[in-house]
Amino acid sequence: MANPRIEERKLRDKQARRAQIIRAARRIAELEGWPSVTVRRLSDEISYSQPVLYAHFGSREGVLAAVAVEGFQELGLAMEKARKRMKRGSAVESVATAYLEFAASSPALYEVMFSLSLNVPFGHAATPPELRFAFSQILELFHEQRSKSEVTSELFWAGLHGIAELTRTKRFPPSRQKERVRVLVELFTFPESEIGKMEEAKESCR
Amino acid sequence: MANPRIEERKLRDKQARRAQIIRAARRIAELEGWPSVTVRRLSDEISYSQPVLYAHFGSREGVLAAVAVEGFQELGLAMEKARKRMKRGSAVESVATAYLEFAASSPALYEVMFSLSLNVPFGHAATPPELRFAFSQILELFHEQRSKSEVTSELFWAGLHGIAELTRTKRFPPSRQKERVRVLVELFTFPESEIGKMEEAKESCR
DNA sequence: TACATAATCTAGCAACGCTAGAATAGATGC
DNA sequence: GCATCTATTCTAGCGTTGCTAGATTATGTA
Repeated sequence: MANPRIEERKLRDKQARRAQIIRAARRIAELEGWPSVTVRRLSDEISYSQPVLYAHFGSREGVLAAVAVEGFQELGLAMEKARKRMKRGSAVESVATAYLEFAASSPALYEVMFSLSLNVPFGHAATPPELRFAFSQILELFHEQRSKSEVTSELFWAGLHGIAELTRTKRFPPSRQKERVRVLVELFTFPESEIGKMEEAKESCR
Repeated sequence: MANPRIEERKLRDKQARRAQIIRAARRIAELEGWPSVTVRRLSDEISYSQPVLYAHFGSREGVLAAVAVEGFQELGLAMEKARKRMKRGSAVESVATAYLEFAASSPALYEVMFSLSLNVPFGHAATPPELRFAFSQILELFHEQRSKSEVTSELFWAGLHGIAELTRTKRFPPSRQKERVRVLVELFTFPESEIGKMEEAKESCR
């Protein structure tokens, strides 16, 4: 019980199997949908019996939650990359495109990220850091803004999420997607400059 | 087999039972969540055996779909009412508020309206008219607009849906909801009206 | 080698969606 | 009023699900 090498190996094995389960769940979900992701199917995939899964995740929903957290991590990274690539100007557009590309390329993953409702509010301490990291990438976009940046970020996120969801559930035809992004980006970048101009105009009037 | 009165009565009974099932599903869903809406539970509620449910809706999902369609009808009516109440000016705000109020007051209903992905695209002929009616209320808002009104409507819907979903799944704190609506409405009315005001200001300058 | 602990499996429970075939109720013809 | 035929409804059960208690095996320790 006191050999550290053995303990480390066990931990590695455990994490490897955990990752294997998550990978299998994602693959099956993308190919056949979440209802096909059953505990029996997953145990078959990893060649272990069902109780092993419960030892790792506690429940089927625990597996989905783990997949969702992984999804937020990846989405956050994708947005960070997009934001940093475009230093100035069209960072908003770059992030918007990255977000919607993520949602479109992994629809099942995106679905599970929002289908499970959080048991705790977003701001809560128990909220996984991966979620906060993802949202922080949007916050960063509107950081240096005169008006309340938090509400603007929330609305931008809501717009992206709405587009992603309504596209995924076939309410929006995929054809006009580029135009949607263009107009959305305009909405969230115009106000800055245009309001400025307008106020200038008023000033010059007096 | 040829008595019309009897046939009519049977039809009425059928529709009444159908409505009863939908009502029970909605009530259980709002109180305990959709997983609690089981076929056995619903048959208990209407005091019939399970096969009767399948005669009406074909499957459990058929029940949910019927509830969803009813939801779209109600949402459409709520938006129409809000839009017509405000003839001029803040129709956008009125509709936005009505939309989010609907989503907040019947979260389970709103959930099922978008959790079932359509088997056919939105524009398709087989799309229930209730869905088109609801969206037409948003289209109407931006009907007389210089730029492409369809994309604007889609984005407005996406914004509302995003806010509704992120609030429902506890990503957004409910506290700032009023401010969110205010900024959203500004985003979608500014271009129109403010440009107008700006031109007025210029006029009065001379 | 003997023991103790940790890891894993077998087997099964209750509940689920769904359906075939039996049983009942209801309308029609005489 | 009775028989018949159809439509409606129920009983009973199949296969699958998430999940778990208790038996079983593997693994590290002395």
